[in-house]
Amino acid sequence: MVKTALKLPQYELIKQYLRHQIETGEWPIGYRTPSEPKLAEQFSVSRMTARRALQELADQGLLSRTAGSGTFVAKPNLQVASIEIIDLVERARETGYYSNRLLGIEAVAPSRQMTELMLLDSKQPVYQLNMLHLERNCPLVLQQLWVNTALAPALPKQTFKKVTPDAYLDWIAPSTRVDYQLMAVSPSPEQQHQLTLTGQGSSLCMQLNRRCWRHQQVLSISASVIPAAFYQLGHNLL
Amino acid sequence: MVKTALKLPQYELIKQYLRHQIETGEWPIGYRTPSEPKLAEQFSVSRMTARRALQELADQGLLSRTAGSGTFVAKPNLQVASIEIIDLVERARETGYYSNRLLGIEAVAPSRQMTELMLLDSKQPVYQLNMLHLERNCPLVLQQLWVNTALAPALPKQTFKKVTPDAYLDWIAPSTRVDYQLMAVSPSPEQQHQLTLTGQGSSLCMQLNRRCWRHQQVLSISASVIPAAFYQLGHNLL
DNA sequence: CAGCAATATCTGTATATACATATTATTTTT
DNA sequence: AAAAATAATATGTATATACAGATATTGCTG
Repeated sequence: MVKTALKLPQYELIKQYLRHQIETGEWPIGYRTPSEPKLAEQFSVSRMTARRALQELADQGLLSRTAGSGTFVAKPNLQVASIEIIDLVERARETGYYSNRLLGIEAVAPSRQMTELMLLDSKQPVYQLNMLHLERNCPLVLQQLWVNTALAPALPKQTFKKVTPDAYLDWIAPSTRVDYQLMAVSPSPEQQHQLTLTGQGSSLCMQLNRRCWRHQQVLSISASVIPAAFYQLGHNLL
Repeated sequence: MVKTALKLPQYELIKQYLRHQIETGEWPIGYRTPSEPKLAEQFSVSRMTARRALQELADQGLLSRTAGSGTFVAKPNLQVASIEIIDLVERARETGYYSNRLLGIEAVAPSRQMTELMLLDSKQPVYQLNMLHLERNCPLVLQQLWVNTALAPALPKQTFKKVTPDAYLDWIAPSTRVDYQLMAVSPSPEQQHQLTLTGQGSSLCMQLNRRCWRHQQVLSISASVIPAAFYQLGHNLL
């Protein structure tokens, strides 16, 4: 079966035209585009079809519209950063050389700071979990994880030999939003020992903090310490 | 003037209802929502109005729709990471204690790697610019910048005393997209000298690489080395 | 019971229309 | 000339309708 040139809907054709005018600079930033009725006449379509093209590009941030005034080419205002957070653990699991060591898991009373971070109102306990992830028996990530007991009550029943805590949580309660924070740190002596880091130059780590949300609630907080040599946020650049 | 409770459009009310069903877990992932005609009947609106509610939530990733089959509660598939890249230089400029030193600017032939990164087809030169940004006369960021000469021909005419290169580029050609890459590095002896870093523990830096796009073209590539103490990606977490 | 055809359902595209409301331009009035 | 009323224009919301195309279900047939 040969895939023939597919017929695009009319609103897509209009979108292409609008995008072209913007990307070539024919319509500079602030330029007032044709109005819905005029676009409709130009392309011999109804106003609602022309409207759809304008609306979708506006939703996408390319245009900006104000009732009564018109539609204008928007300044690409807040830079839409594309960042890819590489999940080292997930990548290692795919290669098949992954293993881990559960260093500890217990239900504890959260610190005041943790109570604020996780938006816990009562004196509800949290699961605190320490785990070392390895690739080819080489320490890769030292992770500290706090989990909302209300959202994952059965967490301590898991062994995490085959499924990581993150994968388990993603299974029972997928995140709807994630906040990240990243910084360079010098690991503590204990962390250096757990990561079997020796000496000077190698003691350079990244710490990746992560907060996973499930709608209005905080599901988990994670702090991962990773030897800098392993970590790179994004790739192929420089 | 007292702001009275504003009257929401009907499609917004339907969206609220749908969101509520999803967020409370009443409708689990994979649940089939009422169809457009049924929703329309439930809320006594036309099909097009009910459709708008479903469509907008689908655009937002909350629902997933397939023609002929129906509308389903989507798994919050690819985690939408919210990361804030703090512009240290911009922040310093706002405080008023900002200054900089232009270490060099010249038009050079790009390396093969740079040609690939910037998608340059010909042997067109690029502007290469080295700059040290300071706050209260204290080295903050050591930036190396490559700029597409075709998109900013007048760049070398600038002095950058009042306007940084980044601000100038944003002025003449705002980016439509930005890629970031972040890693922990140990600065070279030369970089340590330029950042006036002394001794052991302080020689811990973050390197933030950035590629700015203007539609299909690459506008600039930037590599900034920042003492780790100054940098934190995001805040308020841990 | 398996395979196929007919049918019902659902989303996707498109039009024509109506009215509301915000903004801008024009005209009239003071 | 300044201020106020008016008109024209633009987007926002909503409905009713029509048909196309994709998918699932039902019923029929061998």
